[in-house]
Amino acid sequence: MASGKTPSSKTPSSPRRITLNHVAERAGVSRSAASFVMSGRTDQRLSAEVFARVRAAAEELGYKPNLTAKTLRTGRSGTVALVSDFVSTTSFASTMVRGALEELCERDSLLFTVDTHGREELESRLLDSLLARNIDGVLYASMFTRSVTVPPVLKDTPVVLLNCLSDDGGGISVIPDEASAGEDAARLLLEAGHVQDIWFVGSMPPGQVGGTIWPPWAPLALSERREGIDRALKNAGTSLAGSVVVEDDWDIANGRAAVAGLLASGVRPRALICVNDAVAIGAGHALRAAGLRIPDDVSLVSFDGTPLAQAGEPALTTIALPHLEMGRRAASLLFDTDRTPRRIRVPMPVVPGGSIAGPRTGP
Amino acid sequence: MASGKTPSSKTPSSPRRITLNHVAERAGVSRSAASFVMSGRTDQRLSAEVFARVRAAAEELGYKPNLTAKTLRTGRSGTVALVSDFVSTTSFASTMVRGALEELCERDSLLFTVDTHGREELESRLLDSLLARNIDGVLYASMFTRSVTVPPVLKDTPVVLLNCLSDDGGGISVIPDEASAGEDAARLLLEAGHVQDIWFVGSMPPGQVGGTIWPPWAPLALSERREGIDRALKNAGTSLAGSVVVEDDWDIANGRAAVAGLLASGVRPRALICVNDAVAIGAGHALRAAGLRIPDDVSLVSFDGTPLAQAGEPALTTIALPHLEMGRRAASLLFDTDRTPRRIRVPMPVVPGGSIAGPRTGP
DNA sequence: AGCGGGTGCTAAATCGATCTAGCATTCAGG
DNA sequence: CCTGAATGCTAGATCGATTTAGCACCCGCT
Repeated sequence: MASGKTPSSKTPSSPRRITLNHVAERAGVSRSAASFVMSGRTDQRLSAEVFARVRAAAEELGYKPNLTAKTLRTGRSGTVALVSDFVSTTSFASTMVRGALEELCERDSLLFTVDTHGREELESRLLDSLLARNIDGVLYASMFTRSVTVPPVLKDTPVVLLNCLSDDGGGISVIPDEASAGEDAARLLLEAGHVQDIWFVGSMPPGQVGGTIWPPWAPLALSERREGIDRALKNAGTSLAGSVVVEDDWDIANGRAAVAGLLASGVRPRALICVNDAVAIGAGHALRAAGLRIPDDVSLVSFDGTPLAQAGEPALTTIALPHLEMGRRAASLLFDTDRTPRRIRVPMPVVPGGSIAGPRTGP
Repeated sequence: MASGKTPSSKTPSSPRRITLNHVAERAGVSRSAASFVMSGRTDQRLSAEVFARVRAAAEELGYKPNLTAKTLRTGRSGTVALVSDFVSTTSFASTMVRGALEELCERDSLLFTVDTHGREELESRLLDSLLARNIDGVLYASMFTRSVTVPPVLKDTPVVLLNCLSDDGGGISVIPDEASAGEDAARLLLEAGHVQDIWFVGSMPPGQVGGTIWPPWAPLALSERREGIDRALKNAGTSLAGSVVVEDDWDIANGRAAVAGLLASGVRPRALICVNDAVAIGAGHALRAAGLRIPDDVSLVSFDGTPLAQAGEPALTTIALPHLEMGRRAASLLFDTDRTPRRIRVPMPVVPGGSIAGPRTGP
């Protein structure tokens, strides 16, 4: 008998770590029996007494199974990888990770996180490394909603596309419901009483709008948001007064410049639908600089639901990207035995702010 | 001979996956020899010819070593875990992850990411799961800089504390250099000409300032930032005009409320040092509401360097948390053979904004 | 010829689990 | 009393690598 009963006071004779052999020996049974008990296999006809003895021995010795050995034997590792081109670039990426983690936690799986920086040779190296470790599945994620090529090396591994679509049209994808979000944005303005002088801020530069070459960022989000906006306005018997191009990146400075340009051209909008929060913040700066008040003179609504939306006064009304839920759904789908290709659209919730009011009656 | 030379056209007889046995067989050598070649062991006296033959065989068969088997044999897995209480809550957490990933990538290690939500029983379960997979080390991270208890189960595993300190005073920690950041913040104001009417926004409620019970969030950041501020001002022969308590959480609303209260009490500050960007944004709202302009009437400087700092007009001058570099350093230290306890302080860079100007000469 | 020493390679144990095949034993039925 | 089935457990192969110990050969030297 060991001198103490606490698991920490192990006998001095313990060589390194407690293995199944030690448990079996202590319980006076074969390793096979011990294995059956520990993995809870009831199909193996073991007496209740053996069950109890093995359980007790494992408990007393503080047995922790070596999952590496188990993986080698079974081929399943209980791990999953999130392979993405971002991790840090966008602040809500981590929300997606957290959603995935929550779901994986319930399935006793661990998550590898890798960042490919969009470099193919790095991605290839990392995937080899992951597959060599017998990962059970891959969440293939993108920073912005876009079309991607799933590496062929993953053909024998369960994959869920997170925030992206496969360019071959296959695969299981989890993406935000951008079109509905567009409708919601438009509807918020319509319900507030806006009918005309509604502008969209965040179009592509003219040369790229109709072309096949999209910039690598956010083409789907843009086109689908626009689609929803246009549909909702059309159903209400109206349409956008026009749209404003935002150059390069959808950030604060470019949003400000775009709207400043619009105002300088003499246009007097009553409402702006901004392609994202950063552009909306920039738009707010431009409006204020022109002496216009939000929402009294101009209403603002935007997309993404970032912390940035809370920074202004008033806070922006924004349609949030459902990153937490997307991560959760994607992780959950990884374990779905049904592998038929499909696209899961996750609803984007409205985050109320104070940036929408009815149009002023006066000129 | 295989019909094709491309690795993708494997012979139809291939059972499942290419193992070292297949390579050895094809090269006409023993498995041992093949292993020596593949792991590049030059101490094993193998002819150049065998080397070449094994290399060629591996290449032709498209051999990918099974790392699970290697881990089982060697006890080292080439993986590391980031165990934290956050992952999503703060947007810059992912920046820390990215820093770690960059460093790990160069060392051919993969990263597990787990989120304990601060729950001990969950942490314990996750650590067991990780250790059972033979992880080589742990980055033990916290959302806010604070003191933590490293779980005893990690005593035989290399650990680096990321953004936290061990309550037993031991361990290797990587933390922001908050005191220097505090000095920098004060110096920026001093250099702009401010001497008096400098206020600090973000003190603890009175009952907690001197007590031993700190709130779980950011005590270290606060006290050290204050320390640096006070030192720099003292060196310049001056001191804070006073400090303002921010209740509960350091967010925009509470920052606004705190500064609104200060202004309502009749105080007319010339400069505010805010404990973080969110509070500074809130402070900006309160100032503007009182008809004060930034930076003409009141200068603002804050800490953290979040995207929020760019949201206002003018952008905030802020001292940034060096999360990327911290992640990188921590990962790098995990591989350091020198395990003597120490604290690495990573400098916090100044992010210039437009929120600081000289004090107005008039009243 | 015999012997020490270097060279080039292999056999077999090992890591720690899973899992198939099969050995004893008991029991029911004829 | 003998047979066949059910019961309870174990031996040993297996996953795919690493690594120790040692075999066989050749060389030079006395």
